[in-house]
Amino acid sequence: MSAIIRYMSESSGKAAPSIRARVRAEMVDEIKRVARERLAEEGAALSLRAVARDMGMVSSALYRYFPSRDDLLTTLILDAYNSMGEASERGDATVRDRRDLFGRFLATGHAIRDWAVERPHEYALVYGSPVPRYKAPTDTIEPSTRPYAVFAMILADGMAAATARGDGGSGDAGAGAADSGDAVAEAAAGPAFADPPLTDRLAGELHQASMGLNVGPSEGMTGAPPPSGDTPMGPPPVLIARTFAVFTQLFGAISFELFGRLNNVISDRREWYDWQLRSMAAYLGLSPLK
Amino acid sequence: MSAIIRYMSESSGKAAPSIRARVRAEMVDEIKRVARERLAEEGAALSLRAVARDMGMVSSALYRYFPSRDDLLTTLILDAYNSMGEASERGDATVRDRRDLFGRFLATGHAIRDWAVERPHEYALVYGSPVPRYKAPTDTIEPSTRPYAVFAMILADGMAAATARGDGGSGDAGAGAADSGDAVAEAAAGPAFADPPLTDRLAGELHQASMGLNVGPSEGMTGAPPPSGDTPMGPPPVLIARTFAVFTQLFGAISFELFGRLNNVISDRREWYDWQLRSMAAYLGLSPLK
DNA sequence: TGTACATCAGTGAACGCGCGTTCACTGATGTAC
DNA sequence: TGTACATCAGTGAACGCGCGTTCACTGATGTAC
Repeated sequence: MSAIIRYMSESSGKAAPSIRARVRAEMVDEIKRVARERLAEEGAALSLRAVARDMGMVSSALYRYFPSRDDLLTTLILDAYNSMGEASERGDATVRDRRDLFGRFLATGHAIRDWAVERPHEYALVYGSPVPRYKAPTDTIEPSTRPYAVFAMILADGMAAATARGDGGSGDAGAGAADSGDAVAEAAAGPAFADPPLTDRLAGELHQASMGLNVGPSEGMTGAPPPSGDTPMGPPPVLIARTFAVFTQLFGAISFELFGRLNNVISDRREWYDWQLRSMAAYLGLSPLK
Repeated sequence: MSAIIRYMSESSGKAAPSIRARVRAEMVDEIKRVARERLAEEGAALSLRAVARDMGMVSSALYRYFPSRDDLLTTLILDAYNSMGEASERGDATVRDRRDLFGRFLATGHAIRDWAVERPHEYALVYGSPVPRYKAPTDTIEPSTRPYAVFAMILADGMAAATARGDGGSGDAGAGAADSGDAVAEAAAGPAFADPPLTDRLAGELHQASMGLNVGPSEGMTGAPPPSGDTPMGPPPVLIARTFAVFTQLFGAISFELFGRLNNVISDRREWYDWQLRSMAAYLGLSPLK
């Protein structure tokens, strides 16, 4: 993939894009569009020749645009991740009142499913069985985390709001919060629910992963200034664990639907997904604004 | 697939299996074994010729055993479902004290994951992206539900025990139970947790699906006789919904692990899965026997 | 118990197909002077 | 503004490959008498 980008920028040069470069870019888009259509027929066994055929070109012509079939596939994967990421971000952004964390969670969750339902084969490409013999380059990792980052941001905003209200909700609202019956801590850590104990190692890795999502509270969430300096503290481990469990559940639900496990079982898939989303929101301690 | 079975039973006749028939059956097993190995290399794009090559045979020889490549694939799928189903059942059966529903839930959950981790490509075959152009015959449906049936049985045993104790826990412990703060109803319906409302249609379909799993309480669970006649009542809709959400989460967790979403994130996958399982158990109102 | 015949497993050649990729080419489009 | 040259997109033939499936065949193994 990076090879293509280099190729393209070389040919377009540093000046304003020439006509040729613009036509070329359109051509690349068209190839990707047709290739995405082919995904429906062939899945990850996408064939260059079939794409060329659909475009009314000879197969060797595609090599002007992509150095190999695998490179085209990588591009599609990268695009899919970014497209899903953007859909998540747009979903979150539709909620006007940024303090409405419950609404944002729901909007983001539905945006991801809507995205997937509209392009099931792209979803399968990135969330289905790994393609045998295909090794995704490492630059697909970061785009793949964009949807998670949106959720992390929503929860970080929740933590920040709780802190601003003096709720606690950071450090001390740890694994014990759910057991303590402390309603105040619950507001940040979720409703009474007995979390299983987390090993230190697991808590550490989850913490590490949540840091990798690179989110602090978004701007303009609270009137209060951000807590001075001590950000490395982060949310309580159990909340991170719940969040990652929710990621699993959310994508599990989409995969169940798109991979056929609801066939002849549930007809209104959106409704069922919505129920699950709301259940996850409750699990995360999010509730509608009063 | 059914074609093969017919073929095989025809050739073996009605008398005691002849030597030829036994050798033939062993040959079929060997082909399937080798084919399962090939799955690792080629995924669902399994090639007959490759299987023959690995067996040191000529490709046309396989047609003595399987009428077509698709038929071999169907056999593998069917075997995978049954094998996973048996693993679930064996997992549940390892728990001596049948009243220990929490232990049975955990054992079954781990049995499914253990099965999948040992044969990731078989798991991908049935729980990964649908194979393009391949239509699974309808006789794969029933075997695919065996793991769900095990969980359903565990919960049915829980309902039966609650009923025998006079806990309620059937009919009236419906959607409102979690909100009511009634600790007795909670024992059957799970801990305090605000379930989202279920539409009638969804509740109906979920109920229908749970009936499809064909489980009543297993024998010898309670001293009390089964409730007279009125079995069609079944568990409260919200408990069914939670159960199906748990199915989604459980297989979602396995898919996340096997399809690479935990790479460079979590190293002790069993531990993380265990945490999630325990969390699901709590969600279903299951707790360790005191 | 021995012979004649039927059944069956496995072979090897062949079919028609689609695939990814390379290569020399032609003609159109852009760039430099 | 017009000409000479360089760049580039797309063609068409060819490469070597692997695939699923069919078919006539050859021996070996089983069955009936």
